[in-house]
Amino acid sequence: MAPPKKPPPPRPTAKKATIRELAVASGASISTVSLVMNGSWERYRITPATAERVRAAARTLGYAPNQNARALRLQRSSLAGMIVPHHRNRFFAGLAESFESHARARGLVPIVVSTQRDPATEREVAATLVMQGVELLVVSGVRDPSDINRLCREKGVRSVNVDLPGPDAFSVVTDNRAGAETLTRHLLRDFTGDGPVLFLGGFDSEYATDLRVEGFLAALDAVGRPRAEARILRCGYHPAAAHAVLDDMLARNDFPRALLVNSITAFEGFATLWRNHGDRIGAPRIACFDWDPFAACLPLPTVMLRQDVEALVGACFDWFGGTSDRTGEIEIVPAQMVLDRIAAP
Amino acid sequence: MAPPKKPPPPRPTAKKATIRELAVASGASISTVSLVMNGSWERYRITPATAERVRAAARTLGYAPNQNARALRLQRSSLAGMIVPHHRNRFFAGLAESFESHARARGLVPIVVSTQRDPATEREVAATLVMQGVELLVVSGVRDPSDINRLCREKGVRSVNVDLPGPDAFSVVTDNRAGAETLTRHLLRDFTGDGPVLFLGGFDSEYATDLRVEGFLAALDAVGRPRAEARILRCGYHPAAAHAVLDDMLARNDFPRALLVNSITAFEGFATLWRNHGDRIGAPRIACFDWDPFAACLPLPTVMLRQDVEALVGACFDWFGGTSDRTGEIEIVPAQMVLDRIAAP
DNA sequence: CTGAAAGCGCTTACAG
DNA sequence: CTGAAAGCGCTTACAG
Repeated sequence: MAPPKKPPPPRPTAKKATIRELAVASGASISTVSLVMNGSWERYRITPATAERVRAAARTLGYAPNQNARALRLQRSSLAGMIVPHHRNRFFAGLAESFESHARARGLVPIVVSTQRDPATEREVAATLVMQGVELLVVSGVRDPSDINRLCREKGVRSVNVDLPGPDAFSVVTDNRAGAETLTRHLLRDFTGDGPVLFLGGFDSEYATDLRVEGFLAALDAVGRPRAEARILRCGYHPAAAHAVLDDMLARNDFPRALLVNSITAFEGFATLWRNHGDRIGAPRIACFDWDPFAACLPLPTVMLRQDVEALVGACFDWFGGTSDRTGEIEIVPAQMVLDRIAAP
Repeated sequence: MAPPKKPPPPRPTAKKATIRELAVASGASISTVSLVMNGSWERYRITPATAERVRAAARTLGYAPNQNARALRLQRSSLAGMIVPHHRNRFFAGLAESFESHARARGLVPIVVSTQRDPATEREVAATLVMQGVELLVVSGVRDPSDINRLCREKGVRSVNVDLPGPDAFSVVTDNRAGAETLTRHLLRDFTGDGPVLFLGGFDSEYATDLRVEGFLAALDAVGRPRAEARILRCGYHPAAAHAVLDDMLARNDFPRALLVNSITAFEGFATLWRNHGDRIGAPRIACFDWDPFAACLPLPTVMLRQDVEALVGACFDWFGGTSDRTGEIEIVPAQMVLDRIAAP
């Protein structure tokens, strides 16, 4: 918990102007300066001339209020935090950028931190953000949000989960079941191929994966294919793991003609295998529960699902702006489909 | 500059423990508590028993020091900021993650903010980060870093540029010239095709692009192809712009058999065109000054350059940890090549 | 309309 | 070994 001891950084030559210097420079009192800088000077009937004098002095001094002092005094930091596992795919990159723009629109400074899906890092980062006094913490891509949600609640920080729901906070998630079902329907539209239809990736007893499998199976039912045709291989999300599973099927001449890949990282494993053994793999139909512009350019009949990051983050801020607690509630947001530019009707 | 007026957020029920409450709970004085929590209690010869009593109380209270108060008192925030244009490609995503881990290793809280390549946003974000009191600002992917570097200098904040150098701070960049030359040599190894060799993307009079064009031309010289064969089309970085240029060449039956694409975003324009007109485009050799795992999986003879984000960020922190100013100096970091898994020898 | 004053939570020389 | 005290820069009711 104690920060590592470090030598003080080399003294910077320049210094920040304080409100006191600005008061001296503008000939106004400290209170007047504060009032002017905060825009509430009209309420206090300060002369426009005085206000302008203060603002001019602020410009020439390059005055910017010390946010630490302000936060300490106001007990309000103007900081909004977000936890993501990483930035390496479009989903989380999009979540982060959407979060930043929403936060700024509300006058909050966005702080996005990645935690590499490591629970220890997740907890530490959450604790750090709470110490920094964030007013809101959006949690995505962690193993289990409950620890973090509870930590926040104890410290009076509002937290909300995205992507993975939890019982200890309000949560916003993509419609995993319907998304997977629609995706699978597209995958199997007019598909007359033989053999198993593969669902690849994710973990056992994992909220999103379970729902996606449900949707996958429902789509099989809907198009009149027996569930016995379904092969569900929950190999996790790592590219190498997906690669290994598929490589194995290829070696056994058992490569599926249609597959739904349960994340862009698992898709990466497929793409690598296909790049090296395209001749033996041919051109299976492929669907992915995630979207990436390059993945969409592989010359295969592809359909991808794109989560609506804007709507997901929007729902978080709507909740933040509202007054109801909604702990344990889950708001479900529909996804968008990205259909193949060649194969789609 | 004044924050938009907003209603105060719903009052949280829980509250953070303060040092005063911890003092009462542990039966020690405020000073003692502070000393213990900061790890400097041994220097003050506080009894281990007392220290442990304080720590135990801290655990049960869930005490975490208010970083705003600490920062205000110490005039040191423990915050490190980074500006990136966005997180949507591997280069910036990698820079951000590398930055986060280096910052944490030094006991700093990383704050990465994206600015969408908008100069107004860039300035605003930089000003905000300075107000928050960051001890270091790493600037990447902006149009012109000088404004930001100067702002930082005025406020006594140390700033360093990555990717794009500037005269007003220390800068760390990839070896653009050598990278482009090596990339082009790979592109043209044993290449006997006819027609122009294309350099696509970037802007006129842009630091990185100019150097990359130099390297590109040098490689042509080296492999004994006349410079007249070079076609240099600086269409910017937008996928749509690259797409338009290439579409045009395709319409005129003038599509190059070998091309170096000057960024992954421009490559996206190529990939989209190729996806839709692969039959007419065939399989040109392609090189890209950037790397993406999916782009590398297109079934084309491809060579990609991967900037060494770890080394780039490492150099920034080495500078930060050091004492010399180095304003205007440029440190050049070699890039890595990602060779095609099929076509490379 | 303006100024003096208290206090946000913390750190650290200093006096005991 | 511990406590009282000053002060970081700011905001805001309050007295003038």
